[in-house]
Amino acid sequence: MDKRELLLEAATKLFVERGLHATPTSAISKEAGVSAGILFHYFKTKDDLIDELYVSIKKEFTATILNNLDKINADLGKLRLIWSNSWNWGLDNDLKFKFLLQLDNTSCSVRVKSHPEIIEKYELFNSLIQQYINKELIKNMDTHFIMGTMFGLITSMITYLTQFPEKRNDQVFIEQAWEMYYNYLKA
Amino acid sequence: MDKRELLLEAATKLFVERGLHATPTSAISKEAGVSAGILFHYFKTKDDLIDELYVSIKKEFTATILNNLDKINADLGKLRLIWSNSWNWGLDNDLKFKFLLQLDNTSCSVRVKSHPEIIEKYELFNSLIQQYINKELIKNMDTHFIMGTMFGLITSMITYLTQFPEKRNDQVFIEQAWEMYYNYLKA
DNA sequence: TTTTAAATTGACTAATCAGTCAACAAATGT
DNA sequence: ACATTTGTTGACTGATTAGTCAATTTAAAA
Repeated sequence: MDKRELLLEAATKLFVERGLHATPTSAISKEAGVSAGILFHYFKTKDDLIDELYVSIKKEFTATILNNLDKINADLGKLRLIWSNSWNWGLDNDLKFKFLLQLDNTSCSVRVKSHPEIIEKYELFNSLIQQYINKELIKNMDTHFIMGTMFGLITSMITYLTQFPEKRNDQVFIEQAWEMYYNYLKA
Repeated sequence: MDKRELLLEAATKLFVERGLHATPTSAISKEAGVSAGILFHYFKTKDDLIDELYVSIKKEFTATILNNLDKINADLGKLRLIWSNSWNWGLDNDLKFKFLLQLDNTSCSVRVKSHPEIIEKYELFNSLIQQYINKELIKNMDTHFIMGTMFGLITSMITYLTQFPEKRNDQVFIEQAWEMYYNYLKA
């Protein structure tokens, strides 16, 4: 079993449950079932672990939301797939999602919020939005505003569905949520 | 000068800059210019200080967003005032807003996320949304979903305007943002 | 097999933390 | 004036923390 991976998993769980600084490295290694010292073999410092965890999860998320996008032709269908990919990942990866939320709303401790690979996906997504604006499928607003509020909407939807999980299979609800979402974006 | 207030202000600043657990009580009292011991005279524990700070700021916010609501008759005007009150408060109270964000996205350390006075305002706001739904000014969806996503949208708008402050005085931008916001909500 | 390198352990340390407390100061009441 | 409460201090403590390191095991290479 890969102890590095065990440590990252344990860290995710404890960081979400107790918070970053309330989680001693000793608790992480204990939860992972490994010795205290090995953590510093794989990660130079605790902050390094946090950074690497953040980047790896963010990469997983940004990769996931573009999943199967090529299998759909219709522009609106693609937009909807990104939308559903996003909140589905959030619900299927509760701990990871909460960890991202926690770090994104913290100024401390994360030096690497702009890892090159993340920036790259970000730019890609940005240009995608621009294309939609050019096609007049999305309102002509600053793409940064569009992107930020798009994910703000998705984030609150995930938070809501975490609280009311039964709604996830409510087709009427999902359809209405999508309707509202696209009403927000459309030109 | 009220030392209790000095402590709360210093705590807000340091919590936002460094994070909750990375801020020792000694740093708070130092920043406030008071002795280390006095913190525990006004607050039983560090967690108590955090809780009281959270509740007081949340109360300030919930009170502010309903400001001047009685001075407007039109339903849509009221909705828009709540909208602008919200993001204006967020921009005018940067540290406090970021502190709320940080705590709302943390599972740890806050036992009092449901203070009676906050719940009360929350219920009030909930019934307001229900009224708007009944008047068919807002789409007929679960009020919790509406409320959550409304503030998700406002939060991301504040985050955006913090990054691009010049847009705050851009009338065209604000008008378009409102348009999108109401397109999202309307029946 | 032998040698070398990498992984793993857990006891250890220096630093830091939340919270205490005895002493003193300021304000308040009588 | 005196007594009593309340506010304030900062040195102190027991507990906890991130990170180290010498020793041991495991794996790989020769």
